Amino acid sequence: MDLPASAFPSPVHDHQDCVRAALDAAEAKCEQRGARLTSLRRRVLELVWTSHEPVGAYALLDTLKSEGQAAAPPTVYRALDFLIEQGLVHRLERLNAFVGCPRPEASHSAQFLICTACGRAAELDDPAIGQAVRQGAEARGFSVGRQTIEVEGLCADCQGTLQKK
Amino acid sequence: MDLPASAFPSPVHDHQDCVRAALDAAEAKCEQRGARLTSLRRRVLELVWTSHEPVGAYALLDTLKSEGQAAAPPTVYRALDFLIEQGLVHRLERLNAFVGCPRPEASHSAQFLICTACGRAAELDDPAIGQAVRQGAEARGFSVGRQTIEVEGLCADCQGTLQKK
DNA sequence: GGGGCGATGTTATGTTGTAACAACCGTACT
DNA sequence: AGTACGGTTGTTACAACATAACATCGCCCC
Ligand SMILES: [Zn+2]
Ligand SMILES: [Zn+2]
Ligand SMILES: [Zn+2]
Ligand SMILES: [Zn+2]
Repeated sequence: MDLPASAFPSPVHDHQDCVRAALDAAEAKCEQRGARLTSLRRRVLELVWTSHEPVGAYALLDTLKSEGQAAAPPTVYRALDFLIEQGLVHRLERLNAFVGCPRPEASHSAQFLICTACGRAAELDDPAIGQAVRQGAEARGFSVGRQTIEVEGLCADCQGTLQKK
Repeated sequence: MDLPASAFPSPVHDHQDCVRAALDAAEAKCEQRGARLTSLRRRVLELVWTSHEPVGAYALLDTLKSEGQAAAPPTVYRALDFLIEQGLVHRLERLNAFVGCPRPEASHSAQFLICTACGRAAELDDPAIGQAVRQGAEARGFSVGRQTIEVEGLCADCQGTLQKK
């Protein structure tokens, strides 16, 4: 049996690949769905992918403004709404922040691991978890819709770092 | 084998019992922990228990003010912080709202069912869910801390109501 | 060219949460 | 009694997050 890889990317991975892959996948998915990935929306998606740390709407806004883009809160929130609608971005409720979806192809009820040390968030797409939730809820007569699952803790890299101290 | 009861109280239950039980349990737990359940904190807890619908901090604030209590946002947030600290109240991240804990005796990583029809939230304390999350996360090298699990859907009562239409 | 429509710009405002400091209040020690 | 202390509450100001409402733009179609 294989150990699942860490949900977090290596600290030294080629992040430009992440960004390229995300933008390519976004283009493809929008094309397929007949949605318009305008240059503003594309740019916001790219900014969300600046790192694997969830980013707040106003941080995106500041960046856009610093680039000379005319921007106000609705500018950013509308772009984010679109990206979330298309499944390209997820919102982290605990953080009021947004993170790019690494697997926008497949629709999923995302679960997130949030490292309190490095601030990164990783998506955990574990059917067993969704299943356990569904089972527990339905056993009590509750009809399950959207699930919000966000787990704080320490990623493998940060555990190592802290141990060495 | 028994079917677990619905996590939601019956629409016709004696809610005053809920409130009394919650306040009694709070007194006991604070006593035991050496924490001071002041009259303000007690009143805020009682207000949180006004119904099984999560309530926003500013709604609590308005009520306090309408009762002649000197109150500003910190008044409410400090009381809520205390109550959460003592495990008497939980915060629902998706709603930015607060709900009383029905079982403050036992510490637990709470999971919530939120009915989008009636607005009520119920606590689901299913060890299998926490276990599944822990397992999925740890298999990927993530050390689990606090879990946030909030499930939107329809409670049994509201499913019935909607079907009859 | 004009009408329709989705995207974006703009202004204003609503909602949620916190920082910082002052005042108060019980308790314990003198 | 006086007084020093720590925890609670009052008060003011502000920060952070989000949306309503309406104007404008640009494109496609007729
Ligand atoms: Zn990356
Ligand atoms: Zn980390
Ligand atoms: Zn009740
Ligand atoms: Zn319901």
